[in-house]
Amino acid sequence: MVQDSIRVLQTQGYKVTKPRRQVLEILEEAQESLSPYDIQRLLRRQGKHLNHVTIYRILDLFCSLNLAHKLLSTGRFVKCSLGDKEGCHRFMVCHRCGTLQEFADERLCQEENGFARNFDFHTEYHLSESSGLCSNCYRKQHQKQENA
Amino acid sequence: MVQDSIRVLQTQGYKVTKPRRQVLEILEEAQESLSPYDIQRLLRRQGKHLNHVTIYRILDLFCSLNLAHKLLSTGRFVKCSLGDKEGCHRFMVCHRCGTLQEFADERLCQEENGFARNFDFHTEYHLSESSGLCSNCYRKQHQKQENA
DNA sequence: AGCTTAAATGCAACAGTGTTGCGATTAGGG
DNA sequence: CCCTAATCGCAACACTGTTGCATTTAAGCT
Ligand SMILES: [Mn+2]
Ligand SMILES: [Mn+2]
Ligand SMILES: [Zn+2]
Ligand SMILES: [Zn+2]
Repeated sequence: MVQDSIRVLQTQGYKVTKPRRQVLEILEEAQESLSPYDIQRLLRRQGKHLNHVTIYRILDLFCSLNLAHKLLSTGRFVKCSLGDKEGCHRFMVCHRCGTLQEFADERLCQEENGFARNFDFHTEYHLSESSGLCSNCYRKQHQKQENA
Repeated sequence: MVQDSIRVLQTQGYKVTKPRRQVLEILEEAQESLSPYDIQRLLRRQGKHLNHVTIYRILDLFCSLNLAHKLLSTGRFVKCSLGDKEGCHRFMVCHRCGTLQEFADERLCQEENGFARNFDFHTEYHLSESSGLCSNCYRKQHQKQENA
C-alpha cells in the first residue's frame, strides 16, 4: 500500500524522503481521518519530529497526486484507497467512530450530471460524503436502546 | 425572503435583533457564498459594525434552524433557498463566479442510500456539492476558446 | 564511496480563523 | 415604562495555515 504510493512518487519525479514516508505510514495506519496537527502529534509520540509546514506541503502534494484526500466535512485527510486514478471518489463517514469507506459509482455521477443539465449547469466534478453509522456503531446504538 | 426567516426566529422563540437582521440581509443580497469575515467587511462598508464573535454565533444559529448552510468545499455561508424544512439540500457551485443553485432530489438520495446498504452503512444525511460552470460562465469560456 | 545540485525541509515570523468567559446592552413580555 | 433572560461586545487566547529564506538531503553522476 505504502509501496504503491512510493512508486507513484518515484515515477512522477518526486523524491522519496523520510518525512514523506512517515506521513504515508501514519495515514496508512490510521483508522480515521487526521488533521495536519494530528499527524504531527502522532509522529511525535513515535519520536519523529516534523515541522508543521512540512506536513502541510506533503499533504498538498499527496492530494495533487490523488494519494490522499481532504475530506470536505472536516478538512481532515485520509489515504486514498482506490488508487491514484482520476475520477469521482465518494465517502461514507461514520460520525461516531470516524471510520470511513471510499467508493466510486458511475451511475450516481450520471444521475447528478443529468439533474445538473436541467439547470444548464456544466458539472466538472462531484463532492460527496454521506454521514451516518457504520455497521458496528449501528449495532451498539441499537443494543443500548434495547437495554434502556 | 428575509421576512420568512424572521418569522422562523419568532416562532422558535429567538429574538429578532439588529445584528441578526443585518446578517440576514447581507446573505440575501449576496450572489455568492460569504465567510464570517466577509460578512463583517461587507457590513462595515455600510457603516454597520458587528463583532466577529457575534457573526459566528448568528451563523451557528441560522444553520441550526436551516436558514443558512455552511458549504463543505469552502466553509462559507449561504442563505437557504428551499425553506427551513428538514431534508437533504444539495448544491451546484460555479467555481468561476461563485454563484450557486440549491436543490433537493429524492431519487439521488434513494440511490445513495441503496449503495450504502451494500456496505452495511446506515446513512443519516448526504453532503453533496457539484463543482462546475454555470451557464453564463460556460458560454464565456466557450467564446474565448473560439477567438483564440 | 564521494561530489554535485535541485528539491525538500526547518525555522521564524506572521496572518487569518475560531473559541471562551464575562460584563454590558437590548428585545420583548407584563 | 420596567424587568429580565437573551443577546451582544470585548479581551484574551488557541488553533490553523502561509511565506521567505537558510539549511539539509535524495539521488544521479562520476
Ligand atoms: Mn481516492
Ligand atoms: Mn437549504
Ligand atoms: Zn462507526
Ligand atoms: Zn459562473
